[in-house]
Amino acid sequence: MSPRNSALEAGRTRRRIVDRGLELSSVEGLEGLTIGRLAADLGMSKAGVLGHFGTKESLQLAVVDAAAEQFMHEVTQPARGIPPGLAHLRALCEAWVSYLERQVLPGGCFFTAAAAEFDGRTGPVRDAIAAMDALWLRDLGIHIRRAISAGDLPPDSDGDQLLYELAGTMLALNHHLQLHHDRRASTHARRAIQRLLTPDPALKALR
Amino acid sequence: MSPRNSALEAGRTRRRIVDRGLELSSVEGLEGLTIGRLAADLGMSKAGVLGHFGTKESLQLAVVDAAAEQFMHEVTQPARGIPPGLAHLRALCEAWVSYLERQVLPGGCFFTAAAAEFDGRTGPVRDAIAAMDALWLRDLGIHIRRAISAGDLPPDSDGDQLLYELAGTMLALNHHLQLHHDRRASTHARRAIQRLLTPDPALKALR
DNA sequence: CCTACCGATCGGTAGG
DNA sequence: CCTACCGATCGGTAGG
Repeated sequence: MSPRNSALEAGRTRRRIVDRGLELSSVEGLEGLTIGRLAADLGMSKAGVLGHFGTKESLQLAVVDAAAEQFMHEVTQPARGIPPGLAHLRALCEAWVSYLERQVLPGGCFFTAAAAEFDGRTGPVRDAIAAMDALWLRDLGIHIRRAISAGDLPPDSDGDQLLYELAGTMLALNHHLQLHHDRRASTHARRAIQRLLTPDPALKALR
Repeated sequence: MSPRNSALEAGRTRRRIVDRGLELSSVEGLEGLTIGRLAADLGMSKAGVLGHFGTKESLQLAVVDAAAEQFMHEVTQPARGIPPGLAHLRALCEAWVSYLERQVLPGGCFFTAAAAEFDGRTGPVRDAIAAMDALWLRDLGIHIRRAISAGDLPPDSDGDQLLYELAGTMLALNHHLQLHHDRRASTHARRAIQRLLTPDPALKALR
């Protein structure tokens, strides 16, 4: 069972390694994740783990990919059916809050942690993290502009400003949940989102 | 000059170690900071560095203290002369933005990075980071409530909510500056603060 | 504050 | 996917 696995078995083992690596690195960091501990945790040898990736950096890149996949599945999937505009944007934000609230990963948001860990470095891992973060922000920005042009938000709204403040809301949620175990944080996050994503009532009256 | 220093010289060396350790750890992380690299960077031996602290954990705690001292000096000092209430609160926030904007530490905000790195761990270092963060939030909360009770902000303002959103604004500023080198971020931060710390004009008219 | 160590663990390789 | 290694570096100690 151990040596000479089929390609299918090897693929499954690779997934097990990456999935567990994602969980561990959300707690210990992506650099703090070591091949030895990951192998011990999975009941494998170090060489058995490393054989699937070649280098630690390649393993880290696989973990970043898996994190992006999980995040997209958890946050964009629940909003799939909802029509574009403000309703869709609200659904994305609610799924985002829920994702952090349910602590899908033991260490909270992988990208928040990885961004803080790698933002001062250079190389492919830092680039991959920054690219994924930028991709999600871009995606969110599209939904914001769609909500504005649909008339769901005031036409003079600053989309970039709104995007910035939504991102801050989620960073604060992760921070308060992980560092202070403050469960009121999700209430604060939902209130902030509610305020950011409610059309100005004064402008509404003008229509 | 190297061996047999006076107590005064030893104190100076200790400060040099901690100051450089603070700079390095803002980039490499507080765990990623190693005694060997710190020593090499300072032109000292590992034993020479470690002799001042005994253990790495003790060095880390000294760095956390130095970070708190620097933060307090940079952010609360500029607001010293300004009377309590909204003006003082605004001065604190502006100093906070400026502190991150000027990149006083090469890796950005030490506490944001350290919080993300240690929030999943246990022990004295994690506790010290959480305590310093909580102390600053408490301090900021006092100024917020003071501004509310002084009538500078609407009497029905939710102080905790305001505190949460100010914290998110700063976390987002650090994130965008460090990960995306996005210099528009400080404009977004100042706009968010401006909006959060402006008395509701509708309520103002009622007075 | 230095030299000279210590055992443990790091990422990675050879060979099966 | 395993055993058995490799050199480098980790935190830390002894002794001066």
